[in-house]
Amino acid sequence: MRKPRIFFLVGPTSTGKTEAAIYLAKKLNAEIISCDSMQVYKGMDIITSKPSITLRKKVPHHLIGVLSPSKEYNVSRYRKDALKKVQDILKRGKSPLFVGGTGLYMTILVDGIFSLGKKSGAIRKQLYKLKEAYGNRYLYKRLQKVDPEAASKIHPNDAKRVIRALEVFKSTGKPISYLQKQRKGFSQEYGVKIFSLNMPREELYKRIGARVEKMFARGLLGEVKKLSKTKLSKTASYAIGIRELKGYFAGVYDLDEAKRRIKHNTCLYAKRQLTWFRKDKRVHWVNINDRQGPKGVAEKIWKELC
RNA sequence: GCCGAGGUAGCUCAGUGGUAGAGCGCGGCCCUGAAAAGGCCGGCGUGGGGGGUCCGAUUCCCUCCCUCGGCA
Repeated sequence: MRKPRIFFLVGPTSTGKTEAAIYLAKKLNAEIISCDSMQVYKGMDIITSKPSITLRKKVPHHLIGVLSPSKEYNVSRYRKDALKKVQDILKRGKSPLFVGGTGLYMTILVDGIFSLGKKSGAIRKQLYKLKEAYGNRYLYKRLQKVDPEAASKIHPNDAKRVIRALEVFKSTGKPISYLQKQRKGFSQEYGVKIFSLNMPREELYKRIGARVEKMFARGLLGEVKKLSKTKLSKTASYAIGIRELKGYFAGVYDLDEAKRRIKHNTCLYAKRQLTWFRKDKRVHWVNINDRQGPKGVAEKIWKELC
């Protein structure tokens, strides 16, 4: 029997995934599951360029705007949520189509993640305190002792990862490098097809600039103002635009500067996304240009599938 | 026109008689419970043009061009 198929439409921000996904979903008889760490949040519509209600009526979308921005979110929670959606969709006799730009979320689905069991928040907090007191090197040396394999892959300055590795060791008694080998993901039980959109860098950056302008025209300022009145979770507050506009609201710089920063940081983000997808050799690249439109993009992908 | 300051990386600028750096930008990469986050690496150059001194000039001298400020 043929394995059920699961599709991914990924790529850097502003390449037009959202629109192309609608046409592709129809051809594939699919439902769309967001693969985006920020679109899960309610009230962050303009800032994350969520698909419009109109688009969402054409094809069922999942995991968009389902969580309060005051709540933390992470890969593990995402995976649980997504797995459930996959089961539901397959039961309905349809295919799951993941759409979004969060590379880690995609990888976690395809390759799996290990489970930590109990919560380790307290341990993590303690490790951060140690970092403040003794510095990165101190923690790194500790990691070298308990998990040399992980240490060899992590740069001493990458405190976040050093701490995570130590945290995992402390709470499970096993090295993270060992646990990471125990993962199981989609690639074992499904036929996974990954497509990533791409275009010349210059054009991509131009489109990002245009998108940011559009976001402001749609009322980004009001949306962020409203958001900043509530207590945002750490995760939600990392959406590009929050930090940059904060400086403007505080009078540190003017609106043009805030806009410039949003554009710039989005371009840097797009570059990092490309690096992530490039290293995954399972990705099929779909080079697009401004002329072909979302329908053309969907058809191009469809042809590759036949 | 005269006086002064200056022309070095995409930008802002350092420095040196032995063919050049820094920050930002740009590019590449890493990443497995914050990922729109976090971290690492790379100088990417007709030193304004021409001439001279010198073994050797980006550095010293002459000249021309350009920019900025002041005086006219």
